[in-house]
Amino acid sequence: VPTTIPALGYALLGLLQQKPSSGYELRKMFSSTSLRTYSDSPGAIYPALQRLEKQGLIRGTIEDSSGLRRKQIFHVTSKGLTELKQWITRPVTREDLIWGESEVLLRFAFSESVAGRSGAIELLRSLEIALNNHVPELHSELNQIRSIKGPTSGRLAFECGVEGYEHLLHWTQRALASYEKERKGASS
Amino acid sequence: VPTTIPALGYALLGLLQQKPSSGYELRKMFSSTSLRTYSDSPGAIYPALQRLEKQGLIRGTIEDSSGLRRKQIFHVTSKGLTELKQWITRPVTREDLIWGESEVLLRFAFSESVAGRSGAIELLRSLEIALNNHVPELHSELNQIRSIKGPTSGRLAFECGVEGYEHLLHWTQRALASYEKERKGASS
DNA sequence: TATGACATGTAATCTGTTACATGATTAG
DNA sequence: CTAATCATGTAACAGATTACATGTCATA
Repeated sequence: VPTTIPALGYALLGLLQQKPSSGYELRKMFSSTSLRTYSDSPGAIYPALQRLEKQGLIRGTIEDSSGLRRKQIFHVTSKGLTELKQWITRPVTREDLIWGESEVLLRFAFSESVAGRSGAIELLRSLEIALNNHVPELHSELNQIRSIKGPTSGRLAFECGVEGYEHLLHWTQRALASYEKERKGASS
Repeated sequence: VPTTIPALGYALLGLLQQKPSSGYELRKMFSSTSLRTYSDSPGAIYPALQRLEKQGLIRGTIEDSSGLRRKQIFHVTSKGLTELKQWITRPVTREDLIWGESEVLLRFAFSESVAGRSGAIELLRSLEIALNNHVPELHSELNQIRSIKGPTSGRLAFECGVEGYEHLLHWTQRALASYEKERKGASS
């Protein structure tokens, strides 16, 4: 029994938490939206669903009420919901930033429906802290690159990466601000 | 003989093209820089080097001149250089953007030393075109998301992604401008 | 009745991760 | 001498890609 779940598994859990669906519907959602980063091939999605079911995180029920198709609708179990919530609310680490901002964003995308507004805000705060630690690190690495002679394109590419993290930080702060502003209006 | 080379392989080729190195040195470069996104574990790097050598893209020579260590120094063959140049100068596609800007950036980082200033500029132009096609697509997807009710966090996360591509486009244009400016000064 | 979309899978292959194993060299 | 670092690997396993296989349903 493997203990870690790959990003694709969490993406499936997140979608199923929002609305129980069949494997085919999930596949369509992946291929038609920008979630296609996490693979849209049947050879990835169906085995992933089988794994999640084997782990007790989702359960599939056969729909034969209206049509006769042996279509299976999967829904998240309470165990799955717990796992999903843990994945989302876990503090953002340096490693999370290094090996892909996209997974953090995926966690945030699902945060509100899984962990509520407060969970979303908490995640943003954690992300802000991690970025505030990471960005200066990148700047010092950049200075090192600038000091040694090397191809211009290498330096430019690195600068692009650094700016990407800076942009993420600004976005985080804007997102936090928008949540704060919303709070003033309605209570929830 | 597999026809496609994973990103790690190209990263290795690119580094070796800049300077012949041993597996250990390469590993250190990966783990100490932001290249660590492409794995820094020996279980990935050494097999990757073996594959590249089997494909005739690199060749290793045993250094026993000074120290007695059976350290192997790898260098890129002419076939490897051709392969690397093709990877870098191939036009940027929509798919390239979707499944990871980082690989495009890696291509650009090596472009100047492999394909010269003109190759770097060509790559940037191609990237600009691809982004100019892709960003409007994302905006229409964003409008669709905005129209249907859904969790705020989902929309915010998507907006972050779109802005990321917009940032990349701005960076591309700035990089191009910096190359243009440089041209005015010195000829090369 | 034949075509295409719906719907679900499997098999072969490749790559990466983790964890372990090995031996050489240098510093204390 | 022994501990740490240099340097190179292997083995077991998990997961993704590609391509293929299968069967259902609606429609022309």
